Amino acid sequence: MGAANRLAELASPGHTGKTRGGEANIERILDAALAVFAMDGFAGARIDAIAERAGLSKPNLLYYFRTKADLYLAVLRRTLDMWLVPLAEMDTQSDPVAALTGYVTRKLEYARDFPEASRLFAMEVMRGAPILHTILENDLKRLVTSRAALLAQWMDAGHLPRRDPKHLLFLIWATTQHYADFAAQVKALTGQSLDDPGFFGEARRAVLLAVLGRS
Amino acid sequence: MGAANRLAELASPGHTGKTRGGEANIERILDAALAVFAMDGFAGARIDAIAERAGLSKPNLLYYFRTKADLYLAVLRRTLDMWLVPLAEMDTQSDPVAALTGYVTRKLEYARDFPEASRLFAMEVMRGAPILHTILENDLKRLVTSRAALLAQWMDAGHLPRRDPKHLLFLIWATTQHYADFAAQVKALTGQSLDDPGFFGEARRAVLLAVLGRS
DNA sequence: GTCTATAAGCGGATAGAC
DNA sequence: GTCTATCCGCTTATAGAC
Repeated sequence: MGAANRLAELASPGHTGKTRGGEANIERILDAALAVFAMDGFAGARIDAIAERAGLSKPNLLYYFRTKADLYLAVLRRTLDMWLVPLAEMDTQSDPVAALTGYVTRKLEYARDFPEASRLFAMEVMRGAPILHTILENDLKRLVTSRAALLAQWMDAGHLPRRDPKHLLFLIWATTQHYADFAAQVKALTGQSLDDPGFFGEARRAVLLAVLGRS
Repeated sequence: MGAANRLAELASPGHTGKTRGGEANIERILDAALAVFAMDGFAGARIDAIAERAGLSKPNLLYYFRTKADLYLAVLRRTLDMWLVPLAEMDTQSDPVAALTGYVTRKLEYARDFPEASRLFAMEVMRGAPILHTILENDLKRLVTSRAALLAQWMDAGHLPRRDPKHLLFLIWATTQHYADFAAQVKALTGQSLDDPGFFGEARRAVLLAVLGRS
């Protein structure tokens, strides 16, 4: 996973990064920024709000990240790193049903545990992915192509219902991330969320039925 | 559909609405506003950009909609009106497979023809639906409950694979709207979009396989 | 109804003390 | 490294002529 690793290093473009307290601050700033950017988008996010949430002053935040755009970029990179892990790790050795079951389960756990990361990523893509489009076209595309080939093999062997593998991946992403991105709607309609174990199980079974063609 | 109709009237809160040219302007403003809000979000949208796209000056736009928030509200209402139509119209008389096939197809056509409306709606929900949450909890919830009951009947009769009807609806929304909301990612990975008839067919078949359990 | 000019305020970024 | 105070551009919204 070239992109993910390549992106991880430059958390703090503005300084040497040698201090202890500074590194802890950077983590808190990135956490705060994720929450605010995911809620209000890049334009709507206020540096004051991020700084307050991170427990420092606005000029002090700007000491670590010179501009709002720098901060947004850092958050996006850190998020993408994490976001691509499940697909990269999808078990290619074990049997198809177990591998896909594990992948769907992992994706739902991510949607439950990191809904803000999901929404940040969604907002970036909905804007036309101005920052991420190169990574999507190169690294993610390579990964998807290899996984699609694997899925096609499994379909040939009769382990999965035959369908276009790319669209199967889109279906898994769309359905699992829906519970994070549209959590407000899901909550309004059902009163529940993935935090309820029973609801998590319902969602998991529904997605797996669609993916595997059977429970 | 109480909500949808109830929302339609107050396109132009600021004035009498008697003039001919004025009504045409309002339509052009709403079209322009949809495009800009869907791309940049509420905070990122610039009134200048909307006015220019609509072909009039910024103060003139503000003659029709007193504030940016009024304009956003009007666009959202008009969009929701349209957005709920397919579910409301899902044919309850014809046989289950035909009704669901028609619904999926219609939703995909909407995703193809009105991707900006899909993204505007998605952004509002991702923000926690501050404007729409009452409508989601009341009108949409009623509609969903009735449709879920219908789907449960069809499952009881053996026409559809048994699964939680609510999650089946979420799956249909998530998968179809994915091709609009994540169009940039789909394009980066496949080079295609729903505008390509072949790709539209692939997507449709993939979704229908998941919904019906067979092609 | 439509415009030009302008007011008013917000928010990103900087200066400089500690 | 962290703060207070402040600058300055940008954007919404208004005033008022046509």
